[in-house]
Amino acid sequence: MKTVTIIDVAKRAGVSKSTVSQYLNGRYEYMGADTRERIKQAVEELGYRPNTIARSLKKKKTKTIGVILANILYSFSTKVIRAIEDVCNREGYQVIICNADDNPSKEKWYIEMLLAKQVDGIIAIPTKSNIDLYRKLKERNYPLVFVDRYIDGLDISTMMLHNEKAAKMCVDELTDNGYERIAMLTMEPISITPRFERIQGYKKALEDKGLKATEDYIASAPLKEMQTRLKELMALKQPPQAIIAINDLSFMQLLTFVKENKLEVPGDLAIIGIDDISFADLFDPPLTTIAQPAFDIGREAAAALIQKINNRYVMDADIRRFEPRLIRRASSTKS
Amino acid sequence: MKTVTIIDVAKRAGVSKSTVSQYLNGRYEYMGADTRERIKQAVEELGYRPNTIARSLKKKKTKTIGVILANILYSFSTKVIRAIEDVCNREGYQVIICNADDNPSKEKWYIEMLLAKQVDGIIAIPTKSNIDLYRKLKERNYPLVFVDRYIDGLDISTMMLHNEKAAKMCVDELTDNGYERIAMLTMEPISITPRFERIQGYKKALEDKGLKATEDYIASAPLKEMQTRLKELMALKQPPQAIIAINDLSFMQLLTFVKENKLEVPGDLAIIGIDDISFADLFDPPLTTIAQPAFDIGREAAAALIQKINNRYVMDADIRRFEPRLIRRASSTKS
DNA sequence: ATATTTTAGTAAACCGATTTACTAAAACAA
DNA sequence: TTGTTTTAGTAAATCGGTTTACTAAAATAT
Repeated sequence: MKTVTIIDVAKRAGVSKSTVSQYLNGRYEYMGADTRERIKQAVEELGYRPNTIARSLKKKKTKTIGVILANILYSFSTKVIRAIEDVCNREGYQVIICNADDNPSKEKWYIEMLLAKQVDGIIAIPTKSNIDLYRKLKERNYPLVFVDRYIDGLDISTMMLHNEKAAKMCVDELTDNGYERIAMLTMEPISITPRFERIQGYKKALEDKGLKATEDYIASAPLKEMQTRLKELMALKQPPQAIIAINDLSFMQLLTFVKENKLEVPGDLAIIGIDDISFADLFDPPLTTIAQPAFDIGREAAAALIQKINNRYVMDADIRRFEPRLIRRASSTKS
Repeated sequence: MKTVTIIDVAKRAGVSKSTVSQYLNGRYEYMGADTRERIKQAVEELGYRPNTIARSLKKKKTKTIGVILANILYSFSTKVIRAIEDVCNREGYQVIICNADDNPSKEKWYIEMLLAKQVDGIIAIPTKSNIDLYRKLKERNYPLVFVDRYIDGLDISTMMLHNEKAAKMCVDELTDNGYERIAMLTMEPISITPRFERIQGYKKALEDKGLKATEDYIASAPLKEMQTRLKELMALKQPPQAIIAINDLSFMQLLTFVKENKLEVPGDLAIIGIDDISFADLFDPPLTTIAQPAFDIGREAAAALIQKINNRYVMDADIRRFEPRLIRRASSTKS
């Protein structure tokens, strides 16, 4: 299988490869109309497709970006990726995806792979551990955008939910419906940005309402231990009347708990989940959730990255906050 | 930002770039131990990373594969991608993903992009429309693996569910529980492989049980019209006692219908869905489903592709069938 | 001591494009 | 007619590696 190169086209059209290259890049002013036509013919007849690798080598642009995230199985990540891919596709970029599994060494390996591959930019949901590496990239003005998580002191454009507001919406919805003992259920670790901020928002919102946020009511656990953690929470002398699940996975755990313990929602316990889940409408009762605009976030991240790639000048690094949206259903209403 | 090249390393180590290249490729027999050490030093001190693009150009291997699928938002696709990425990562390959949205011209565009980028192979959930393009690839012995869908007369390795068996499992489970009037709910178009085969399997299984498969009971519709289609189905003189949803999206529609019409499951209507959905356990009643081993399918697809990439010789193109698994829950039991 | 082999390395061609500097011929101006 | 500009193109360098063919010096064999 001999591949067709620019030289084959040049020969068939009876011109030099320089001219073919000009043709391929649309600089028709370097050739006559007849020549242009002959090249066009030759390209078609030979079924010629330029070798992007060779082009990239010379141009120092690969028209490819890398996306590093924890796990594409998380629905937030899936949506973000989809949005990124849409934007990139439209702009002629291709997307290499990397599941770093929140594993810093895997993340590092991927970053280096992507750089070796000369990708034009990277979008990441970063771990905190490779801060030095990211800092180095930032210093050499390498196009970089973060999503969902913020790394302190790094000053890199980040697209994320207004997490405090999201938590506040939950609290307000519950207090508006007369609930006062409101707990929060979270996965561990609680140090990553969205969890940290949501917990902050939860505390502040309670205080705003004149309620005190007791540490007892912040139930954190790894996923597998969440059932027992919930049991403890509900066994308190003053068990909560309502629980906010910090993300979709915690919410699933909460639903499992509710189901296994035959709790009536919202009678025995009101619940709200951050992250809209596909079956919120189908659950009995329908579940109140906070939706986050994952597609918008992905779209804006891609758009920002491509801007950075195109404009050589440094852009202001900033945090863009996206608005959460309360979807009120029956699980949080007055009992 | 001047990038460090092999020449910089060569200079600093006081050798030719050929020798550095040998070093980078682990062919240490071409140099003395001291030289080897000096190069190692130089690489470290300069923080040198070989440019993969340049290497790819010469080696004609990019260590990259492309994956073309309909939409990464479908949970089957997400799982397949994740499994592919895992395998590829382990083998040093990177993955470019392409959402073709079942749009043949988008699919074609992506295939050509990937080829221009010289990816070493492609995994696709193909549409039928680019059969000529795929045939051409197959002829030039280009590494190619299909997932989920089969294209007739193309003889390309394909990894897919044993769809007929999956449908049969549904029918058998329902008949075992005493149901006889069993309908099937499917999205349109019904021509794509999994849907086609599942419908076939449904018909055969009914016949095996001595039940006749009436066309009335095969309810197909695009997603948005599925509610009205279901209404029609249940308005038949002899409405079905049970419905099999052909995939997760149809199943969601069915659940919505059940909920809105306050049907009792399985009392008024027994239901089973092909594709295990995340909340099957949480629904009331818990939902019987057929799970398909999406991770295995992705893993095997990636493994097969990499084999094809490595071995130059032609492999037997074949269809590998994966086993469906019935997860029996309450929605299909005797009423 | 000489011939042969091994060791340690190098120079140059190459992968397939882009880009720069240059030019012959034609067109135009004075 | 001569000088200048424009048109239409080309040759060669380049991107950053890999690979092949070759060689000087050292080690070994005879």
